[in-house]
Amino acid sequence: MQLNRLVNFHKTLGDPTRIRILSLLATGPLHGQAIAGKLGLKAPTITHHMTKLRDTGIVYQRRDKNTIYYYIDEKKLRSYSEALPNMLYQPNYDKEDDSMKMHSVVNNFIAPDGTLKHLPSQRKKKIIILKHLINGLERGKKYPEKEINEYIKKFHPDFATIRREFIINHFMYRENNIYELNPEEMWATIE
Amino acid sequence: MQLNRLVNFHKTLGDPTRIRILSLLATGPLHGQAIAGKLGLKAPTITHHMTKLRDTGIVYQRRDKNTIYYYIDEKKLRSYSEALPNMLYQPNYDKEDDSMKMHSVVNNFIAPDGTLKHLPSQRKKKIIILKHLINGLERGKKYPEKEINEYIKKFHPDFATIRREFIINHFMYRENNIYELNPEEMWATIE
DNA sequence: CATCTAATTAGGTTTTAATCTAATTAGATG
DNA sequence: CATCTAATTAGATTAAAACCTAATTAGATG
Repeated sequence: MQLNRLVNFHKTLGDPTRIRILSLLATGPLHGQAIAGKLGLKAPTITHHMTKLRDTGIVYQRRDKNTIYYYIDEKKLRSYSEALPNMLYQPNYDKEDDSMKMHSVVNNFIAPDGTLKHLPSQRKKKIIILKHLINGLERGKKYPEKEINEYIKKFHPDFATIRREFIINHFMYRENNIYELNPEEMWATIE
Repeated sequence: MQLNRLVNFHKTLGDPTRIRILSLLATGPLHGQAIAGKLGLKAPTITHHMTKLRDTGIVYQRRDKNTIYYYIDEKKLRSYSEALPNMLYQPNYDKEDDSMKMHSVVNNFIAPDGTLKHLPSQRKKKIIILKHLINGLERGKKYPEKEINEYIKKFHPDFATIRREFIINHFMYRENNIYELNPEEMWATIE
Protein backbone atom coordinates (compact mmCIF):
# COMPACT_ATOMS: atom_id res chain seq x y z
CA MET A 1 0.00 0.00 0.00
CA GLN A 2 1.29 3.47 -0.86
CA LEU A 3 1.66 6.14 1.76
CA ASN A 4 -0.90 8.29 0.05
CA ARG A 5 -3.79 5.87 0.07
CA LEU A 6 -3.19 5.02 3.68
CA VAL A 7 -3.06 8.64 4.78
CA ASN A 8 -6.19 9.30 2.82
CA PHE A 9 -8.05 6.47 4.43
CA HIS A 10 -7.30 7.76 7.89
CA LYS A 11 -7.96 11.35 6.93
CA THR A 12 -11.36 10.27 5.69
CA LEU A 13 -12.19 8.62 9.00
CA GLY A 14 -10.78 11.55 10.96
CA ASP A 15 -14.02 13.48 10.86
CA PRO A 16 -16.93 13.07 13.27
CA THR A 17 -19.58 13.51 10.61
CA ARG A 18 -18.19 10.72 8.49
CA ILE A 19 -17.91 8.37 11.44
CA ARG A 20 -21.53 9.09 12.26
CA ILE A 21 -22.48 8.37 8.66
CA LEU A 22 -20.73 5.03 8.88
CA SER A 23 -22.54 4.26 12.12
CA LEU A 24 -25.83 4.90 10.39
CA LEU A 25 -24.90 2.79 7.40
CA ALA A 26 -23.82 -0.06 9.64
CA THR A 27 -27.46 -0.76 10.41
CA GLY A 28 -28.28 -0.91 6.72
CA PRO A 29 -28.15 1.11 3.51
CA LEU A 30 -29.59 4.63 3.48
CA HIS A 31 -30.10 7.34 0.87
CA GLY A 32 -28.65 10.84 1.00
CA GLN A 33 -31.74 12.66 2.20
CA ALA A 34 -32.25 10.23 5.04
CA ILE A 35 -28.68 10.70 6.18
CA ALA A 36 -28.98 14.46 5.94
CA GLY A 37 -32.19 14.33 7.98
CA LYS A 38 -30.78 12.12 10.70
CA LEU A 39 -27.65 14.22 11.08
CA GLY A 40 -29.26 17.62 10.69
CA LEU A 41 -27.11 18.58 7.72
CA LYS A 42 -27.90 19.79 4.22
CA ALA A 43 -27.77 17.63 1.13
CA PRO A 44 -24.64 19.16 -0.39
CA THR A 45 -22.75 18.43 2.81
CA ILE A 46 -23.72 14.79 2.53
CA THR A 47 -22.61 14.72 -1.08
CA HIS A 48 -19.28 16.13 0.01
CA HIS A 49 -18.77 13.44 2.62
CA MET A 50 -20.03 10.61 0.47
CA THR A 51 -17.59 11.62 -2.23
CA LYS A 52 -14.73 11.20 0.19
CA LEU A 53 -16.03 7.94 1.58
CA ARG A 54 -16.56 6.61 -1.93
CA ASP A 55 -13.14 7.76 -3.11
CA THR A 56 -11.41 5.82 -0.37
CA GLY A 57 -13.52 2.82 -1.34
CA ILE A 58 -15.12 2.10 2.02
CA VAL A 59 -18.62 2.88 0.78
CA TYR A 60 -20.26 2.15 -2.55
CA GLN A 61 -23.65 3.10 -3.91
CA ARG A 62 -26.59 1.78 -5.86
CA ARG A 63 -29.26 3.77 -7.61
CA ASP A 64 -32.94 2.90 -7.35
CA LYS A 65 -35.04 5.28 -9.44
CA ASN A 66 -34.02 8.76 -8.33
CA THR A 67 -32.59 7.64 -5.05
CA ILE A 68 -29.04 6.58 -4.34
CA TYR A 69 -28.46 4.14 -1.52
CA TYR A 70 -25.09 3.95 0.19
CA TYR A 71 -23.52 0.78 1.54
CA ILE A 72 -20.42 0.15 3.61
CA ASP A 73 -17.82 -2.14 2.05
CA GLU A 74 -16.98 -3.95 5.24
CA LYS A 75 -14.13 -5.94 3.75
CA LYS A 76 -12.32 -2.86 2.51
CA LEU A 77 -12.90 -1.12 5.80
CA ARG A 78 -11.28 -3.99 7.64
CA SER A 79 -8.34 -4.41 5.32
CA TYR A 80 -7.53 -0.71 5.36
CA SER A 81 -7.81 -0.63 9.12
CA GLU A 82 -5.26 -3.35 9.46
CA ALA A 83 -2.89 -1.89 6.89
CA LEU A 84 -0.89 0.40 9.13
CA PRO A 85 -0.20 -1.99 12.01
CA ASN A 86 0.67 -4.69 9.50
CA MET A 87 2.96 -2.43 7.54
CA LEU A 88 4.81 -1.35 10.63
CA TYR A 89 5.11 -4.68 12.31
CA GLN A 90 5.48 -7.13 9.54
CA PRO A 91 8.24 -9.36 10.83
CA ASN A 92 10.85 -9.59 8.10
CA TYR A 93 14.48 -10.51 8.04
CA ASP A 94 15.78 -7.04 8.78
CA LYS A 95 13.64 -6.78 11.85
CA GLU A 96 15.06 -9.88 13.46
CA ASP A 97 18.37 -8.49 12.65
CA ASP A 98 17.69 -5.12 14.17
CA SER A 99 16.06 -6.18 17.36
CA MET A 100 18.26 -9.18 18.16
CA LYS A 101 21.74 -8.31 17.14
CA MET A 102 21.65 -4.59 16.70
CA HIS A 103 20.61 -3.92 20.22
CA SER A 104 23.40 -5.82 21.87
CA VAL A 105 26.04 -4.73 19.39
CA VAL A 106 25.12 -1.10 19.83
CA ASN A 107 25.19 -1.57 23.57
CA ASN A 108 28.67 -3.01 23.37
CA PHE A 109 30.23 -0.41 21.13
CA ILE A 110 28.35 2.76 21.90
CA ALA A 111 29.06 4.33 25.26
CA PRO A 112 26.22 5.59 27.44
CA ASP A 113 26.92 9.12 26.27
CA GLY A 114 26.32 8.07 22.67
CA THR A 115 29.94 8.17 21.53
CA LEU A 116 31.61 5.28 19.76
CA LYS A 117 34.17 3.32 21.78
CA HIS A 118 35.82 1.94 18.66
CA LEU A 119 34.75 0.61 15.30
CA PRO A 120 34.17 -3.17 15.46
CA SER A 121 36.51 -5.20 13.30
CA GLN A 122 34.01 -7.96 12.56
CA ARG A 123 32.22 -7.00 9.41
CA LYS A 124 28.70 -7.77 10.62
CA LYS A 125 29.10 -5.76 13.75
CA LYS A 126 30.78 -2.96 11.88
CA ILE A 127 27.81 -2.69 9.52
CA ILE A 128 25.44 -2.49 12.44
CA ILE A 129 27.44 0.30 13.99
CA LEU A 130 27.74 2.22 10.72
CA LYS A 131 23.99 1.95 10.29
CA HIS A 132 23.59 3.33 13.76
CA LEU A 133 25.93 6.21 13.05
CA ILE A 134 24.24 7.44 9.89
CA ASN A 135 20.92 7.50 11.68
CA GLY A 136 21.27 11.20 12.30
CA LEU A 137 21.82 12.08 8.63
CA GLU A 138 19.10 13.21 6.33
CA ARG A 139 18.05 11.43 3.16
CA GLY A 140 18.48 13.63 0.11
CA LYS A 141 20.54 16.29 1.83
CA LYS A 142 23.96 17.22 0.46
CA TYR A 143 26.73 17.46 3.03
CA PRO A 144 30.04 19.26 2.39
CA GLU A 145 32.99 17.22 3.63
CA LYS A 146 33.54 19.57 6.54
CA GLU A 147 30.00 19.02 7.78
CA ILE A 148 30.35 15.26 7.56
CA ASN A 149 33.56 15.42 9.55
CA GLU A 150 31.92 17.47 12.25
CA TYR A 151 29.02 15.09 12.39
CA ILE A 152 31.24 12.05 12.77
CA LYS A 153 33.39 13.73 15.38
CA LYS A 154 30.38 13.82 17.68
CA PHE A 155 30.85 10.04 17.88
CA HIS A 156 34.56 9.51 17.43
CA PRO A 157 37.64 11.63 16.71
CA ASP A 158 38.80 9.43 13.80
CA PHE A 159 36.35 10.87 11.33
CA ALA A 160 38.46 9.98 8.31
CA THR A 161 38.25 6.23 8.86
CA ILE A 162 34.54 6.27 9.54
CA ARG A 163 33.84 8.53 6.60
CA ARG A 164 35.74 6.11 4.40
CA GLU A 165 33.71 3.20 5.78
CA PHE A 166 30.53 5.04 4.92
CA ILE A 167 31.65 5.18 1.31
CA ILE A 168 33.09 1.66 1.10
CA ASN A 169 29.90 0.14 2.43
CA HIS A 170 27.68 2.24 0.18
CA PHE A 171 25.90 4.12 2.91
CA MET A 172 26.94 7.35 1.19
CA TYR A 173 28.51 8.46 -2.03
CA ARG A 174 30.78 11.38 -2.75
CA GLU A 175 30.89 13.77 -5.68
CA ASN A 176 33.18 16.82 -5.72
CA ASN A 177 33.65 16.43 -2.01
CA ILE A 178 29.91 16.65 -1.45
CA TYR A 179 28.48 13.69 0.43
CA GLU A 180 24.98 12.31 0.28
CA LEU A 181 23.15 9.28 1.69
CA ASN A 182 22.54 6.45 -0.73
CA PRO A 183 19.08 4.90 -1.01
CA GLU A 184 18.71 2.16 1.55
CA GLU A 185 18.71 -0.60 -1.05
CA MET A 186 22.35 0.14 -1.73
CA TRP A 187 23.58 -0.15 1.81
CA ALA A 188 25.78 -3.05 2.76
CA THR A 189 23.81 -5.78 4.51
CA ILE A 190 24.69 -8.54 6.95
CA GLU A 191 24.62 -11.59 4.72
CA MET B 1 -14.93 3.87 22.82
CA GLN B 2 -16.32 7.38 22.45
CA LEU B 3 -16.73 8.96 19.07
CA ASN B 4 -14.25 11.63 19.91
CA ARG B 5 -11.30 9.44 20.72
CA LEU B 6 -11.88 7.37 17.63
CA VAL B 7 -12.07 10.40 15.35
CA ASN B 8 -8.97 11.76 16.96
CA PHE B 9 -7.03 8.59 16.41
CA HIS B 10 -7.80 8.61 12.70
CA LYS B 11 -7.21 12.33 12.39
CA THR B 12 -3.80 11.80 13.91
CA LEU B 13 -2.93 9.13 11.37
CA GLY B 14 -4.39 11.19 8.54
CA ASP B 15 -1.20 13.11 7.96
CA PRO B 16 1.74 11.98 5.83
CA THR B 17 4.36 13.35 8.16
CA ARG B 18 3.02 11.42 11.10
CA ILE B 19 2.82 8.20 9.13
CA ARG B 20 6.42 8.67 8.12
CA ILE B 21 7.36 9.25 11.73
CA LEU B 22 5.68 6.00 12.69
CA SER B 23 7.52 4.21 9.91
CA LEU B 24 10.78 5.47 11.30
CA LEU B 25 9.89 4.50 14.84
CA ALA B 26 8.85 1.03 13.73
CA THR B 27 12.53 0.18 13.25
CA GLY B 28 13.32 1.31 16.77
CA PRO B 29 13.14 4.32 19.06
CA LEU B 30 14.51 7.65 17.87
CA HIS B 31 14.95 11.08 19.38
CA GLY B 32 13.45 14.29 18.09
CA GLN B 33 16.50 15.65 16.31
CA ALA B 34 17.04 12.42 14.44
CA ILE B 35 13.46 12.43 13.24
CA ALA B 36 13.70 16.07 12.20
CA GLY B 37 16.89 15.31 10.31
CA LYS B 38 15.54 12.31 8.47
CA LEU B 39 12.37 14.09 7.44
CA GLY B 40 13.93 17.44 6.63
CA LEU B 41 11.76 19.30 9.14
CA LYS B 42 12.52 21.62 12.01
CA ALA B 43 12.44 20.63 15.66
CA PRO B 44 9.25 22.52 16.57
CA THR B 45 7.40 20.72 13.83
CA ILE B 46 8.44 17.40 15.32
CA THR B 47 7.31 18.54 18.74
CA HIS B 48 3.97 19.43 17.20
CA HIS B 49 3.52 16.00 15.69
CA MET B 50 4.83 14.10 18.67
CA THR B 51 2.35 15.92 20.88
CA LYS B 52 -0.48 14.64 18.75
CA LEU B 53 0.89 11.12 18.56
CA ARG B 54 1.44 11.09 22.31
CA ASP B 55 -2.00 12.49 23.03
CA THR B 56 -3.68 9.70 21.14
CA GLY B 57 -1.51 7.27 23.07
CA ILE B 58 0.10 5.47 20.15
CA VAL B 59 3.58 6.70 21.04
CA TYR B 60 5.21 7.20 24.41
CA GLN B 61 8.58 8.61 25.35
CA ARG B 62 11.52 8.10 27.64
CA ARG B 63 14.12 10.61 28.59
CA ASP B 64 17.80 9.79 28.64
CA LYS B 65 19.83 12.79 29.79
CA ASN B 66 18.76 15.65 27.58
CA THR B 67 17.41 13.44 24.87
CA ILE B 68 13.88 12.14 24.57
CA TYR B 69 13.36 8.86 22.75
CA TYR B 70 10.02 8.05 21.21
CA TYR B 71 8.52 4.57 21.02
CA ILE B 72 5.43 3.21 19.33
CA ASP B 73 2.90 1.54 21.59
CA GLU B 74 2.09 -1.28 19.23
CA LYS B 75 -0.72 -2.67 21.33
CA LYS B 76 -2.59 0.61 21.42
CA LEU B 77 -2.04 1.11 17.73
CA ARG B 78 -3.59 -2.25 17.00
CA SER B 79 -6.53 -1.89 19.33
CA TYR B 80 -7.40 1.55 18.00
CA SER B 81 -7.10 0.32 14.46
CA GLU B 82 -9.61 -2.40 15.09
CA ALA B 83 -12.00 -0.17 16.99
CA LEU B 84 -14.04 1.14 14.09
CA PRO B 85 -14.70 -2.11 12.24
CA ASN B 86 -15.51 -3.76 15.55
CA MET B 87 -17.83 -0.99 16.62
CA LEU B 88 -19.73 -1.10 13.38
CA TYR B 89 -20.02 -4.83 13.10
CA GLN B 90 -20.13 -5.97 16.66
CA PRO B 91 -23.12 -8.21 17.19
CA ASN B 92 -24.78 -6.76 20.30
CA TYR B 93 -28.10 -7.36 21.93
CA ASP B 94 -30.04 -5.02 19.70
CA LYS B 95 -28.48 -6.54 16.65
CA GLU B 96 -29.35 -10.05 17.78
CA ASP B 97 -32.78 -8.80 18.42
CA ASP B 98 -33.08 -7.31 15.00
CA SER B 99 -31.59 -10.15 13.07
CA MET B 100 -33.02 -13.08 15.08
CA LYS B 101 -36.49 -12.10 16.11
CA MET B 102 -37.18 -9.25 13.79
CA HIS B 103 -36.49 -11.31 10.77
CA SER B 104 -38.90 -14.10 11.57
CA VAL B 105 -41.57 -11.81 12.97
CA VAL B 106 -41.46 -9.64 9.89
CA ASN B 107 -41.61 -12.75 7.75
CA ASN B 108 -44.72 -13.90 9.56
CA PHE B 109 -46.67 -10.68 9.47
CA ILE B 110 -45.49 -8.97 6.31
CA ALA B 111 -46.66 -10.50 3.06
CA PRO B 112 -44.25 -11.04 0.15
CA ASP B 113 -45.63 -7.91 -1.53
CA GLY B 114 -44.64 -5.83 1.53
CA THR B 115 -48.13 -5.28 2.92
CA LEU B 116 -49.07 -6.04 6.50
CA LYS B 117 -51.31 -9.08 7.07
CA HIS B 118 -52.48 -7.83 10.44
CA LEU B 119 -50.96 -6.10 13.44
CA PRO B 120 -49.63 -8.66 15.96
CA SER B 121 -51.42 -8.60 19.29
CA GLN B 122 -48.36 -9.66 21.31
CA ARG B 123 -46.64 -6.50 22.42
CA LYS B 124 -43.11 -7.59 21.51
CA LYS B 125 -44.07 -8.61 18.05
CA LYS B 126 -46.16 -5.53 17.56
CA ILE B 127 -43.20 -3.30 18.41
CA ILE B 128 -41.06 -5.11 15.88
CA ILE B 129 -43.65 -4.59 13.20
CA LEU B 130 -44.16 -0.95 14.04
CA LYS B 131 -40.41 -0.43 13.84
CA HIS B 132 -40.46 -2.06 10.47
CA LEU B 133 -43.28 0.16 9.28
CA ILE B 134 -41.71 3.50 10.23
CA ASN B 135 -38.51 2.55 8.45
CA GLY B 136 -39.61 4.50 5.39
CA LEU B 137 -40.16 7.73 7.30
CA GLU B 138 -37.55 10.38 7.57
CA ARG B 139 -36.11 11.76 10.79
CA GLY B 140 -36.80 15.45 11.24
CA LYS B 141 -39.41 15.68 8.53
CA LYS B 142 -42.89 16.98 9.35
CA TYR B 143 -45.78 14.95 7.96
CA PRO B 144 -49.33 16.28 7.68
CA GLU B 145 -51.90 13.77 8.82
CA LYS B 146 -53.03 13.08 5.29
CA GLU B 147 -49.52 12.14 4.24
CA ILE B 148 -49.12 9.77 7.17
CA ASN B 149 -52.40 8.10 6.31
CA GLU B 150 -51.34 7.61 2.73
CA TYR B 151 -48.04 6.20 3.84
CA ILE B 152 -49.63 3.70 6.20
CA LYS B 153 -52.21 2.65 3.62
CA LYS B 154 -49.38 1.30 1.49
CA PHE B 155 -49.13 -1.40 4.17
CA HIS B 156 -52.65 -1.80 5.54
CA PRO B 157 -56.07 -0.14 5.06
CA ASP B 158 -56.63 0.46 8.77
CA PHE B 159 -54.38 3.50 8.92
CA ALA B 160 -56.11 4.95 11.98
CA THR B 161 -55.19 2.08 14.29
CA ILE B 162 -51.61 1.95 13.14
CA ARG B 163 -51.21 5.71 13.31
CA ARG B 164 -52.47 5.57 16.89
CA GLU B 165 -49.97 2.81 17.70
CA PHE B 166 -47.15 4.99 16.37
CA ILE B 167 -48.12 7.67 18.87
CA ILE B 168 -48.83 5.36 21.82
CA ASN B 169 -45.47 3.68 21.46
CA HIS B 170 -43.59 6.95 21.05
CA PHE B 171 -42.37 6.33 17.54
CA MET B 172 -43.91 9.63 16.54
CA TYR B 173 -45.52 12.61 18.13
CA ARG B 174 -48.31 14.86 16.90
CA GLU B 175 -48.73 18.61 17.14
CA ASN B 176 -51.56 20.44 15.37
CA ASN B 177 -52.14 17.37 13.25
CA ILE B 178 -48.54 17.46 12.07
CA TYR B 179 -46.64 14.22 12.71
CA GLU B 180 -42.93 13.77 13.20
CA LEU B 181 -40.60 10.93 14.14
CA ASN B 182 -39.33 10.92 17.70
CA PRO B 183 -35.63 10.46 18.40
CA GLU B 184 -34.83 6.78 18.61
CA GLU B 185 -34.20 6.89 22.35
CA MET B 186 -37.88 7.51 22.90
CA TRP B 187 -39.18 4.57 20.96
CA ALA B 188 -40.80 1.71 22.81
CA THR B 189 -38.40 -1.19 23.25
CA ILE B 190 -38.75 -4.92 23.73
CA GLU B 191 -37.80 -5.11 27.41
C1' DC C 1 26.73 29.31 38.46
C1' DA C 2 27.75 29.37 33.33
C1' DT C 3 27.01 26.88 29.42
C1' DC C 4 25.52 23.38 26.36
C1' DT C 5 21.90 20.63 24.01
C1' DA C 6 17.30 19.12 23.11
C1' DA C 7 12.76 20.23 23.51
C1' DT C 8 9.07 23.28 23.90
C1' DT C 9 6.18 27.49 23.55
C1' DA C 10 4.53 31.67 21.22
C1' DG C 11 2.99 33.65 17.34
C1' DG C 12 2.40 34.17 12.46
C1' DT C 13 1.53 32.48 7.51
C1' DT C 14 -0.61 29.48 4.39
C1' DT C 15 -3.21 25.46 3.14
C1' DT C 16 -6.86 22.38 3.77
C1' DA C 17 -11.41 21.16 4.66
C1' DA C 18 -16.29 21.41 6.60
C1' DT C 19 -20.35 23.64 5.87
C1' DC C 20 -23.70 26.59 3.87
C1' DT C 21 -26.84 28.88 -0.06
C1' DA C 22 -28.00 29.15 -4.73
C1' DA C 23 -27.99 27.24 -9.06
C1' DT C 24 -27.73 23.20 -11.99
C1' DT C 25 -28.04 18.35 -13.56
C1' DA C 26 -29.95 13.57 -14.00
C1' DG C 27 -33.66 10.42 -13.94
C1' DA C 28 -38.31 9.20 -13.38
C1' DT C 29 -42.98 9.93 -14.28
C1' DG C 30 -47.33 11.79 -15.83
C1' DC D 1 -42.26 17.80 -23.01
C1' DA D 2 -43.34 19.62 -18.20
C1' DT D 3 -42.55 18.60 -13.71
C1' DC D 4 -40.94 16.37 -9.66
C1' DT D 5 -37.26 14.65 -6.62
C1' DA D 6 -32.64 13.59 -5.33
C1' DA D 7 -28.14 14.61 -6.13
C1' DT D 8 -24.50 17.43 -7.52
C1' DT D 9 -21.65 21.57 -8.60
C1' DA D 10 -20.05 26.29 -7.83
C1' DG D 11 -18.59 29.56 -4.86
C1' DA D 12 -18.13 31.75 -0.35
C1' DT D 13 -17.18 31.64 4.63
C1' DT D 14 -14.98 29.93 8.51
C1' DA D 15 -12.26 26.88 11.37
C1' DA D 16 -8.50 23.84 11.81
C1' DA D 17 -3.90 22.51 11.30
C1' DA D 18 0.90 22.14 9.29
C1' DC D 19 4.91 24.48 9.19
C1' DC D 20 8.13 28.07 10.07
C1' DT D 21 11.28 31.58 13.00
C1' DA D 22 12.43 33.43 17.30
C1' DA D 23 12.41 33.09 22.05
C1' DT D 24 12.16 30.30 26.14
C1' DT D 25 12.58 26.28 29.26
C1' DA D 26 14.50 21.98 31.31
C1' DG D 27 18.28 19.08 32.35
C1' DA D 28 22.95 17.84 32.24
C1' DT D 29 27.59 18.93 32.90
C1' DG D 30 31.95 21.34 33.64
